[in-house]
Amino acid sequence: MAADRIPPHPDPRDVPLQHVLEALIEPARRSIVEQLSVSAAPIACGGFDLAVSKSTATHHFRVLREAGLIRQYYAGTSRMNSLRREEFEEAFPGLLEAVLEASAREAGLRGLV
Amino acid sequence: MAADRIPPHPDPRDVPLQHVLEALIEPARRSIVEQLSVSAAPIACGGFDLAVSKSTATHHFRVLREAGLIRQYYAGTSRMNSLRREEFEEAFPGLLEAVLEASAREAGLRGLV
DNA sequence: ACAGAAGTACGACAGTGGTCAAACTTCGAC
DNA sequence: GTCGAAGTTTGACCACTGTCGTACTTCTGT
Repeated sequence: MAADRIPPHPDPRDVPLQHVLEALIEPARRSIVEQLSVSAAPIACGGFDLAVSKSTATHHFRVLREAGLIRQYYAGTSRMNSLRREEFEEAFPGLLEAVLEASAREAGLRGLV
Repeated sequence: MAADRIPPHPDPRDVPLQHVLEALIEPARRSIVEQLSVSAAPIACGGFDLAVSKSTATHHFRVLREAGLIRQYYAGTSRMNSLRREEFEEAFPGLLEAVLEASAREAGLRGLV
């Protein structure tokens, strides 16, 4: 059955701030969150623009999931990912938006140079 | 001259988000920021409630200063510390407040157990 | 049934960063 | 000027974590 492959999703309210920051500090993971934040639809693990191996990517997705930042579910052999925006916002008000905004601003500045 | 001992203070707007997160992820450093955030007056390095050695504390203060989060100046042999709230807020809107709020909420929950 | 695609799990390795002790510097007080 | 208080600097150590390759699992298409 497919449901057996669905890994545990903690409630963001149960995740310590420390875990959230540890999840967001890694650039590759932040990139995943950013790509999800500007995507209208969920994205498969293999559909991200990432410069790491598959096993490393798996590791990053796991950290993000356990930090309550993303939701994962299977669609065939693909594991889809989506941002848990509202739930996370409720648990850590303003945090994700602040990080995303700062990140976007930096990306914008890089583009101007 | 006393001014020679004043270390460099970067403009928070010039600090990469990565450095800010690295500064805020260490619990001891977050504790420093929290203590400053609820203090009306600047606090000397030795005046914090920290469970690390002096040299480690020095390291933490340096990281916070270079992340644009605190301002340091000398008063005699004491190095005073204050939070650069407004300047930092301008550079990273909402970030510090979100972290402080989450931190305070967690501390509150710990108190209720 | 079989092959290939998509991820995961498991070790192993290397770089980073938090930690401390010890030696040093700077200032204030006596 | 001397001593002590307050921090800094340096060097070494250690734990953690990001990284990868390999082997394994699960599903889809043919």
